[in-house]
Amino acid sequence: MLQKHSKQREAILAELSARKDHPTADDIYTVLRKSHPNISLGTVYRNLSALADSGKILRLHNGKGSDRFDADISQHCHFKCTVCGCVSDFSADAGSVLPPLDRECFEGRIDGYSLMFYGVCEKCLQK
Amino acid sequence: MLQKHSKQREAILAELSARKDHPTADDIYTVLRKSHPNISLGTVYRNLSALADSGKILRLHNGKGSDRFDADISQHCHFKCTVCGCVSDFSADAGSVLPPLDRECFEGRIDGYSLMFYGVCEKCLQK
DNA sequence: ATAATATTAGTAACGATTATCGTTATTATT
DNA sequence: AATAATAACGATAATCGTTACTAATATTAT
Repeated sequence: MLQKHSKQREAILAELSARKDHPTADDIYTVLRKSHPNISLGTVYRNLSALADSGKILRLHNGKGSDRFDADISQHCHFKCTVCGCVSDFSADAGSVLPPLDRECFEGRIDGYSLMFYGVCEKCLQK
Repeated sequence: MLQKHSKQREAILAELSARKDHPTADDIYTVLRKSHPNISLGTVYRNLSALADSGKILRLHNGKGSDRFDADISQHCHFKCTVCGCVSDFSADAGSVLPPLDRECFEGRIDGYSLMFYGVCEKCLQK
């Protein structure tokens, strides 16, 4: 995986890094088709998966609906609006939300976590 | 939704309530076919979804792979083993893991959260 | 340049879930 | 208890997000 450079992967990572809205593979595909008319949706999926597997980006499992991706690989929390479906960073950093776990109470090995808040975003509340 | 009683829904809820392993829709379908040979997979999906929508059970989005369901509707955390894929309750209760949020720092409305830990379970560590 | 092969575009296939549709079961009404 | 209204069913087709396949292309090493 990721043994040779490719213009497509470079463009995918650049696009993801440039935005903060946690786009889906299809979101990125739609944008990149303007600059790369022949790019394939499969290429976008393949590269996003490879980048996530190698730890260069983060994959956000998003319940029902497509996975979303995040170029910010620091452990942080997300918020999903149950009305419009948008996913945003949760302003509080992970450390302040999640205190150190008491590892004594669990026998396995914890490598990480996914913390997603659900609710209604400011925009949808105003409507 | 859920306007009339049905034997199938009763059996689905009973089966889910009787176990603690967070089964998938297909897991439940496989078991129930023994006692209800004509039950349809669609019926299991439809009822689990309806029960989750009405708040009687919990749906656990499980990244890649099928959704899982939980008859314990209290807010609690889960642990997923990245080796065998099992999903178990996390022994620490939610309150001790997640402190009260500072609501001042967020403009929207938070209705709940989903907290899933990832790692390797005790059994898989021993192998 | 040449060779080796990772990556691509295009498309088919896949798994999980939902929708459709004619039939059956449940509930309310007579 | 029979009848009517309709929710829920079983069977299956359709959908959606994603992955797998294949021949062609691009990248890297020789």
